[in-house]
Amino acid sequence: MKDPGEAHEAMPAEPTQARRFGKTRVAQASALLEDYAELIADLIASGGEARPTDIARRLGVSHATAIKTIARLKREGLATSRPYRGVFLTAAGEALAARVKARHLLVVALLQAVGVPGEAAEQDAEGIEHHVSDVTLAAFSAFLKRREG
Amino acid sequence: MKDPGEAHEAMPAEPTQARRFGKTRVAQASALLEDYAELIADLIASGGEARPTDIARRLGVSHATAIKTIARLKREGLATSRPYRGVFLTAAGEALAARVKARHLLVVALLQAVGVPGEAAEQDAEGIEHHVSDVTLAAFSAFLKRREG
DNA sequence: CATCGATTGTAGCCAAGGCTACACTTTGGA
DNA sequence: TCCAAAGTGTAGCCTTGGCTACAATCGATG
Ligand SMILES: [Mn+2]
Ligand SMILES: [Mn+2]
Ligand SMILES: [Mn+2]
Ligand SMILES: [Mn+2]
Repeated sequence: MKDPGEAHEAMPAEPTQARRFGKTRVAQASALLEDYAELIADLIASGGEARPTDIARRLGVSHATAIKTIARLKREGLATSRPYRGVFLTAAGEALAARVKARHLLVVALLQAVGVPGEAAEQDAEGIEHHVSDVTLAAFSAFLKRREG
Repeated sequence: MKDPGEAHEAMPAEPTQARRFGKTRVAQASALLEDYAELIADLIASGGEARPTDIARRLGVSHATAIKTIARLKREGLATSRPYRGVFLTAAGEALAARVKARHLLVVALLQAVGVPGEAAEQDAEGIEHHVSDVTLAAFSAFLKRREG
């Protein structure tokens, strides 16, 4: 009588499905912050600084939009910035960026491993990555290890 | 001298990356409509009708939210409804629902095929599906065919 | 056939994430 | 040195997608 999870068909599907959709909504809410963190880390690593205009250009949005999102990053404790200086990541922001970058790479690798062509893999990974849970990520990693070495 | 896509490193990364992020934003914009269409088709198939309250319950949102999104579905020509009657899909809505359902199933199958446990596959697929392009979907299909039969 | 509970619809609020327009710094080149 | 272009910031607008509160309708049951 254990395992209330998978077993019988009798339980109403509603609560399970509602929970899934809810988690998807939550995941979506952090997607943009994740991309910003990853991108800011990237810009700093490659050029020493992350300027609002560079961020905006890379994301394909207006600089006003970028600045507003940077304000949200600051509100959430992920970044710091002072007027007319660049944007910097807090420790939390750097941790997020590192996690997100690793995940991004793994998702692209997994897609390519199952036969998705390069540019499609890069394109789709940009959205997919934000919905890959730790459990799924671990499975991806195991799959790649198993088949590549 | 062909293939301006992948080759050398020299081109600026900006426009490519901006295009990717832009496409991801576009994909995200249709995600909710896709889920509604799939769910409405499901409710009609299983119970004969799709009522706003049922839709809301399955999605885990308030009925007011569901009704507002149903209004958007109607605006976009995907559904019809008259006061106090259920919601119905137009031909376009049904086509979308069918496409989305097939894609959902394929994404779940692919995830499980690479070793993602059942519930994680179902959970993550709910978000991932909206970012899987036709090219990627074809690759998933080919991968599954190759390894299962 | 009246009424009460469930369903449906409406109004108004909020935050996120886009945008344009305009104002203010910064900074490099003449 | 100074001044114009580039970058930065602010204001105000829009849509989407959440919510609660309240009003209206429907329908089952006494
Ligand atoms: Mn991304
Ligand atoms: Mn990414
Ligand atoms: Mn979905
Ligand atoms: Mn789905």
